[in-house]
Amino acid sequence: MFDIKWIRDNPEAFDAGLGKRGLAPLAAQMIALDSNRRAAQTTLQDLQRRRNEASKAIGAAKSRGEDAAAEMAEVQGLKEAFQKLEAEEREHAQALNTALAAYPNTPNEDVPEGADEAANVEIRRWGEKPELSAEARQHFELGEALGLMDFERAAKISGARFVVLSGALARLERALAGFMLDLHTGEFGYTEVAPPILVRENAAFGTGNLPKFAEDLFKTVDDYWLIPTAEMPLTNLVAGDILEEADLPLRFTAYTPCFRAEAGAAGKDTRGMIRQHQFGKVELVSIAHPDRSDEEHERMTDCAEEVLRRLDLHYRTVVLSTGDMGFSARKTFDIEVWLPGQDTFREISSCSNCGDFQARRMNGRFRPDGAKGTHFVHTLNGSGLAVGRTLVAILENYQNPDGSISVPEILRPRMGGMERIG
RNA sequence: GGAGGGGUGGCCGAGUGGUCGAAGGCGACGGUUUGCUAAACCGUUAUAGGGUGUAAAGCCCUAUCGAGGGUUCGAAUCCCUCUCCCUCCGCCA
Repeated sequence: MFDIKWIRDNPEAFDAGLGKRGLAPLAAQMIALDSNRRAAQTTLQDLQRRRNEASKAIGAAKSRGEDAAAEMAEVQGLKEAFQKLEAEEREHAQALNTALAAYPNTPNEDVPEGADEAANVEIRRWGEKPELSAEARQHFELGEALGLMDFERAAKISGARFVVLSGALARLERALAGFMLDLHTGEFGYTEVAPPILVRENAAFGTGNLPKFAEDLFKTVDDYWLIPTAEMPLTNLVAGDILEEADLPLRFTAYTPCFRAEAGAAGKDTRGMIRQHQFGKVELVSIAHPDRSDEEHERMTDCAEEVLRRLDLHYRTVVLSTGDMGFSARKTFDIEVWLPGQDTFREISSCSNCGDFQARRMNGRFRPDGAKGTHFVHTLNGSGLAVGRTLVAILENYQNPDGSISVPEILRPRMGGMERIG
């Protein structure tokens, strides 16, 4: 959601931002919609003032027991014009708001320009590829051989893109989630939240998933949306609020299931757990002061990376190019973990600074200390981490020649002391 | 699922068609008084939009009493829809 006043004052910057996203200029059109709206509003307000004055006069006359028929007739005469103007104003406002909500966020200055992921820029790399004595196997080969990962049974129950984990792998998933939550709450100051995972339309609008990306989401028969990420409920925690400056930043984390329709992903990552309709994720959300959101963004990304460092998993961090960023983001870091079985880096976390883009959609504000008025907060979200993909990474990186999996040191207490699966 | 009752400013709470953005209280802020504190007294105390203004301030206007429609010259007050909360009954992890 854009600020029409800002577009009015910075039309070139707005169009430049759209250009980086590969979109045509729109500032002139937006400004035209806005001046239509303002013209209609001014006319309407004039009429409203006349009506209010007359009605007050009528009230005053009646309370004195006088006749007010002339004024009543006059206002009644305005009625038709009134309804027409009201409808016009409403239409213009709606047209403008729809337009302001329809386009993706303006990328930050320092975001590399490019059409797609090929233009992403690696900014750091940590750790090393594991030395495997045998040919690296993919996670699903390992999991199925262990008899602890079952796609066929999942298909019987739910169809494609689901999995049944059992035994030590089911426990490993739980251990990972607990480890991540304890790290973020215990060491990084995040507050653990257990949010709803069915949300209403307005929450999905607030984060920018609706109206444009409805086909990516699941919806229940009674109009709830299943969350594709805990970003949705966590960010909407401050919807409609006016916070105190001293409250910022707010940091929330949650472990939730996430649901994605994966429309348009047909044929992609069909084997294994990489792309599922349902997966677990520990999410990080920060509600930040506008002056400190970039710094918070770096901090959040580091919190997510720390999970991989403690699990001793090789990864790299990239800045997404303008063509690869999501709708609401103005800058995004992806963290990609090394998967030996696939011989490639795969996204395991995506950390975005959305600036005031989502805050405007959900009307989340704060009051500066001692000052009058309010400002929109900045919202940030990041995976800390995608638990399913972390489990995949552990299987592939910690595999042994005999098909067993070593349990990472730091998870052993959570696995009842288990050192090896299988 | 059935029956009923509610949603008013930071909080509490009055207000069932007429100059109500809204009494009163509390809280907060500023000031006066006071040796200090307390008390007392005076004042201020929402959000958004539009207009005017180089800008800030100021001034003028409009909207907002859960949300959206409607009735009316006029709606916090009447009607409809939605939403949230509460009470009782039923069901239930």
